[in-house]
Amino acid sequence: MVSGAEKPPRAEASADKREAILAAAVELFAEKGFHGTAVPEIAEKAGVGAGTIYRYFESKEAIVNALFQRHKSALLAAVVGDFPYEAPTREQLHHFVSRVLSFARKHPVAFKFLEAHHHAPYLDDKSRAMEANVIALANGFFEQNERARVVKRAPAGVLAWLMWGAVVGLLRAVWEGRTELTPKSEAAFEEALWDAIRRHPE
Amino acid sequence: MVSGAEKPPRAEASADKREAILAAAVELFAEKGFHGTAVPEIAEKAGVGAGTIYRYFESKEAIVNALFQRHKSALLAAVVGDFPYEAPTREQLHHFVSRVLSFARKHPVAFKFLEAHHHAPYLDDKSRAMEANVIALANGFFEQNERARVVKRAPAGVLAWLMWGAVVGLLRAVWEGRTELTPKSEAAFEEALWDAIRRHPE
Amino acid sequence: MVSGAEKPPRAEASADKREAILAAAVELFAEKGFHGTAVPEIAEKAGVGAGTIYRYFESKEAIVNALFQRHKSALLAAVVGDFPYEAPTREQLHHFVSRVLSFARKHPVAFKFLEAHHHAPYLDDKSRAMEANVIALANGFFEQNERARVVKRAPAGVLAWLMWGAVVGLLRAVWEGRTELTPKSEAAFEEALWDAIRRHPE
Amino acid sequence: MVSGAEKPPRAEASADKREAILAAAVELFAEKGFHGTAVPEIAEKAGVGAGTIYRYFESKEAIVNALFQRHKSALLAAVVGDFPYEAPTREQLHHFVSRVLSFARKHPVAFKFLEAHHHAPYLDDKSRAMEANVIALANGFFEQNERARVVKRAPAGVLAWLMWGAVVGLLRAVWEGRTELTPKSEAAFEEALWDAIRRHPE
DNA sequence: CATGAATGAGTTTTCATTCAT
DNA sequence: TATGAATGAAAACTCATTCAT
Repeated sequence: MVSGAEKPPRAEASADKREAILAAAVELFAEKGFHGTAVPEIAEKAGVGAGTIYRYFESKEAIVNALFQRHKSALLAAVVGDFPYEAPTREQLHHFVSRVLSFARKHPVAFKFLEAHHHAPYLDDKSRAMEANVIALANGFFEQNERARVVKRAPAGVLAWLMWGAVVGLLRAVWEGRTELTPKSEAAFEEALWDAIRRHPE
Repeated sequence: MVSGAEKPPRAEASADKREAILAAAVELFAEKGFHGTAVPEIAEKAGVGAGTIYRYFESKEAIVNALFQRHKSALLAAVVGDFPYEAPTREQLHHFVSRVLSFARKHPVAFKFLEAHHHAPYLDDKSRAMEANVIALANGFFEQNERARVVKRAPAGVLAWLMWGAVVGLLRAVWEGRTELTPKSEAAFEEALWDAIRRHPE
Repeated sequence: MVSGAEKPPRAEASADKREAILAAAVELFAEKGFHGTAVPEIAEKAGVGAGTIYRYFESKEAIVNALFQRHKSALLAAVVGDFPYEAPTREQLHHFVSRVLSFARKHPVAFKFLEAHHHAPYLDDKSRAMEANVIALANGFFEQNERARVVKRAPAGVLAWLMWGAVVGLLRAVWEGRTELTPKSEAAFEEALWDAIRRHPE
Repeated sequence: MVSGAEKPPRAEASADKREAILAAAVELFAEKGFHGTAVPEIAEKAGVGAGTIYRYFESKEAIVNALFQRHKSALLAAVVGDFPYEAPTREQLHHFVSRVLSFARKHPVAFKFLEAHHHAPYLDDKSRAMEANVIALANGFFEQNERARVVKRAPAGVLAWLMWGAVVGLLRAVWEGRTELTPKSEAAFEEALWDAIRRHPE
């Protein structure tokens, strides 16, 4: 962009505040859950007044949903962006795994937040729709590759969920300090996953 | 009744109430989380007075912990009970997967509860210790089979967490109605998991 | 008394329970106050069921009042019983002081209880009337002795309240471990009190 | 207003509320005791919302302690302030008695509160320390004057406690409407007290 | 008679949200 | 626009009292 900062300074300060609130909120939501986090707590961590939060968000629920949508689409973008549609399946898997793990490494709080809140009753329709989108994508990947006889034939979704679950399971273990995520273990993980989904020669 | 009652009737009624409270609590905790569930809500669902809860449990936290310990050990028992230690690894995997899935089918709320609360700050030392136990078990399984050159060589825990994550991922998908759990899909899932962990011939 | 124990044994056991409840209650009321004491707490200390208390007393308030009346009249009896009406005033004072202190030594909890509850809103009319009676007595003593020009002339009640307050103050200090009650200090106290009330020669 | 306001208006309003809460609380605590007073009751009397109380005080106990410390030090200041250390003992007694009675006349609720709560289990260390300070003072007064052969020789504390008890006893009687506190009765009381403690010529 | 389990009203305390400044 | 003091509704928990056994 050529422009830069033509926006009135107020608007910038304003955006800063909104960001501060969101940043404080993900951290707290990820750590203590939605109901376990008090709004004034978010305000304090964000360095703003409690009332200020309500100038930027209608309610506590609005914050969760804003966060969910933002980070879900960021995650999606990280995975889908420059996805090597033309590359061999193995490479596509590599892309997927390494992008997700990289995202989780760079934004652990965001990832934790997404995992902890992925099916919460306070998510609104838009958030729910985004959740569905990601899944549709993964399923598309498998359906396509199944037809190409590269991955196993399996009832709809089974392999996709296995894969996604495996990734989340590994990350959880890492966060809880139960294992480490080295290049070596990442490679081993990816290889195992590849064996899980690919069609093996008879 | 002529006899038959092994316990004094008081004790039975009392146990019934305790059970009713626990049953109501798992459901609510699984659905809405710990902080999202109010004690009077539990009481109403259990069909007892709000004060009654505190005759059976010291606090709300005591309920979560009682539930965690109870269901964690039930799950452990379901998996470990008559584990075919002498059978081939492939069969052991079958035992593991089918037992976990069977447990999850029979006690979906319990399983969901365990998953949602597995690392919560309000769990006490005993609960935490039980969590650790299960993990130690799974790792033992892999270490042993790795040495036997049946499963892949991989940094500690990676395969175990992949496997557990895959199972949880699949179940989550089922609960959210995103896929079904038929014998067919279960078999496919198991086979994929086997491919993931076994050492493939060159 | 000739009779002895013709009452049915049930009645005796019954009386025992009533006594146990009252004994437990004074202690707790003296230590933690009326509102600070829970009825089930009294029951446990008395070794009876919580419900049993309500077979003997209509309510928690009924217990306080029963206690107040019982111990107030016991204290009154201790002081008034064989009061040396004909003896010199100095000796009467000695009787008064030594009887009160002796009562407080033998029944410290009862005395504390009386002091702590002497003007509480949950006392009923009968209890209040008893409070008044004791005071009337003390005033009578002073009025009579004042006329005899043995004690000072002072507006109604002043000397009586000084005396009673002094006794209570001393006892409080003793209970709180701030001073000791030896024969020596008792004698000194009594002498000081005598100097306080007696009419000194010009 | 042109100026004059030393504090920002917010701070003033805030202080007002804190004061209102404290004022409501002393009255209720003095009348009905700590456990007999509900927090919302304090709030209503103070004209604030129930939740507001917790913006100013951590807990109900914090209120009692704030009150105890405030009024205890006020009482102490009233007695110790410009104490005539060089004056004859008789005059010192006059100072003490008239200051205490004057304080009690001006702040009857505060005095009642102090008397009713002077040894309560919910008082914190600071409150307890203040209680001890006052006593040390009184004892110092007597020890010094005893050595000067002006007051009687008596075991430690006896005269101090007699004196303090007498004052409290008199005041209680006044509050309960059992006697009046006229200049005449005050003088008589003081004279009697003087006779009680002074060393009489043989 | 005696019990103690059961309870709902009441306790202290927290918190999402509002609003005067 | 930003604040944070204020609040009442609701949370967790306690307790005087009842009542089935």
